[in-house]
Amino acid sequence: MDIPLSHEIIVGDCVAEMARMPAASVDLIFADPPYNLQLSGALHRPDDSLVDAVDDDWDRFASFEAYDAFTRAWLLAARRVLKPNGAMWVIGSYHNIFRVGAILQDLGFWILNDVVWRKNNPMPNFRGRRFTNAHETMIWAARSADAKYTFNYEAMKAGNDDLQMRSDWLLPICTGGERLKDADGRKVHPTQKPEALLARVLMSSTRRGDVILDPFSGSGTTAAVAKRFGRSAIGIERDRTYAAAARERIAGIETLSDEVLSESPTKREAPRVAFGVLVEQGLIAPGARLTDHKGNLEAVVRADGTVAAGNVVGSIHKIGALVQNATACNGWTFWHYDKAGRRVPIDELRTQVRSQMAADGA
Amino acid sequence: MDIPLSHEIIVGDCVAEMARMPAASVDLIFADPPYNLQLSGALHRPDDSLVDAVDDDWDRFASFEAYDAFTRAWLLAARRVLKPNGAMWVIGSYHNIFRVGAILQDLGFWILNDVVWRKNNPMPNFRGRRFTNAHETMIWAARSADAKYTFNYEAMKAGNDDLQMRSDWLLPICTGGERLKDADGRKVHPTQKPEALLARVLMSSTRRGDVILDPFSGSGTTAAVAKRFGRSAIGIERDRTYAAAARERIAGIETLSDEVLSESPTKREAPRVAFGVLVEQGLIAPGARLTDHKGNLEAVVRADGTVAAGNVVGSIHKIGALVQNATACNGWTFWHYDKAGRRVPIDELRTQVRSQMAADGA
DNA sequence: GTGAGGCATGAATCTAGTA
DNA sequence: ATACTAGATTCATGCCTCA
Repeated sequence: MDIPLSHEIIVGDCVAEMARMPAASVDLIFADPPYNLQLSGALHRPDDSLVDAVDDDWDRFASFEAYDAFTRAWLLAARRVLKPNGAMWVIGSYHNIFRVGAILQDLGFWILNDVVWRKNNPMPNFRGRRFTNAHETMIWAARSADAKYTFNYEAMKAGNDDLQMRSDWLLPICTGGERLKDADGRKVHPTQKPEALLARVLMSSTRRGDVILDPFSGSGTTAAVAKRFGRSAIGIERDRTYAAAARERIAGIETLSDEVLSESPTKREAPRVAFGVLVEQGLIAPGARLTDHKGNLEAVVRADGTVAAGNVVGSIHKIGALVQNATACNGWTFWHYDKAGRRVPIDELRTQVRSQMAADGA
Repeated sequence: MDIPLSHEIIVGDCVAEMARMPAASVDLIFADPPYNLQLSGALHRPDDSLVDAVDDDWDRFASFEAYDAFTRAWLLAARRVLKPNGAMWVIGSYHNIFRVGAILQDLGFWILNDVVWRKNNPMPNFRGRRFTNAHETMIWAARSADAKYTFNYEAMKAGNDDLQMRSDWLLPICTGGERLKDADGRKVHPTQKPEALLARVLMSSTRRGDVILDPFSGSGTTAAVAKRFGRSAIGIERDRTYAAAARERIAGIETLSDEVLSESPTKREAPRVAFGVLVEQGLIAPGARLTDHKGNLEAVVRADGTVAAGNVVGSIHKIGALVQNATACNGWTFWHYDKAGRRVPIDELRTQVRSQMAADGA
């Protein structure tokens, strides 16, 4: 498997640069927008009119208004470049995240989760007047409510001791060797995010070869992690110094091997096999008796791949639901057949068919 | 010490009822407004059991605009009844919290922290399409940016193994005996909050005898915890059934004993002692040499209670910051004096003065 | 009385593909 | 767009029953 990847950092204003990109061209956006309300650069409204600069004289309301206009502008541009089934992550703190969240809802994004990044080693509150600000908030949102977004549920669960991944993630902040330093040993970027955070974001909600966009690229963590994990990345950054550091950083990253990156098909993605195929192939005989795992409820296999309970005939799922008086049922795991005196789920027979199909295909 | 307390549940619409209350009469508001969940269709667990969803009328809004208008109305009414130095907590989920947060910022509230309630035992995500929604978000905000809000820093820290209390709190959801049930054994209220959550909120940000208002009182957890911890409470609740259950619940609560509730004075509340007083009282002599704990950096005590480093003169804090090239410094713990050959923080001298003051006062 | 096992349940924006 | 169907999907906790 060989997916051509590219990793690019564009220097420029993200609203203008996104406007130059083709619409519906990006699978996932990760954005770490500025949350300093005393904005220094020029702000543009969605109609590209200039927002009055916010300077030392800033008044709170004017400042929020300016920040909202800026947020609406970049979110609109971001939504345009997203594929219909695309999704977005935004990270922020209490200073800005509520405004960002409300506006993205207004624009039609559909929030899937808010995820809390709990920091192992946050900066203490030195003045003792508040709680230690020990987390940041990420919003994960699909482009729209009906988007078929990517979520690697099984991978997340497997990586979490076989428990569902929760909405609170404990990860250390970016320090030590991972932190980019300039020639004088000073940190290159004030808010460099840890690669582990981006790794979980990308591994949970993208596939190999996906195109990731980071409109506030900064030190390039998103693109660096994308490259390592076999995803393409486009970073946009206004500051040439940050962009240069990011390019150098990304150049030094190697994409992991195919072996490590190859995705095992999930249960949902496995080829569909009808129960009738098992009967056709003689894996289970017409007239065979199926039961639930306790052996109490039963049904009889019919030649056409349906099953019968009493005088009612239907699919393994329908009849499974019926005999339990339930609204729905997965017949594959509910029904068992007799295999040398042991009750075994019929799903085992489906697995046999699938492995045979895979062997034939190879 | 005997503070007269009252605990009242008013039946009515919270906006109207708050409008009838005197302005600037409440110390703290805790609000658990409807979340606007926007549920569609039924959800079943994998075992086919039905999830008892929050589908009550009070949680249904026609649109985001309608929800925003509702939010603005109750936040405005709430702000009016708050004392100038009052504060507010609001709890919500990703469905509503971003809108609430943005609006309260617009109205002039000043966010102090967002606090994450991490649930030990959240409901799983049954369809495997998202992360387990394992937390809710609380916003803690002062009435205005210049409010002198209450924060019991020392108590929080002491109750957290002498570590600063963080912005993420791990607490179980409300189940078992604490959960109010009606005569048929059904839960009285669909979203009853755990008392432990309210206990931490009230113990962190109120004082004994404070007046607490809960505009969405529901099952009365806020008032119940307020009564237990020696605070007054006003609950407003539209639903008569909820209000009746809350009144009965509150009647069964006993306020803890004076002994348990008496607040140990925090360092911040301890009488202020200027460094000059130590000089005046002869506890440290003008001309004495102060150093940092390693003995590297130094300053000289002046007769007027300032200190000098080189030819710069200023407070112990200012000069402490200067010699470290830092923006701020607590001079009391930074500077040490020579006590029989050992370097001892000057804070020890302040403690001596305070105990003398306490003895004089007694 | 005690421990093992079954059962209920919690603020939930919870599917995907084909006809 | 709507309808139908195949089929994938749960963790911690408290209470109860039964051995």
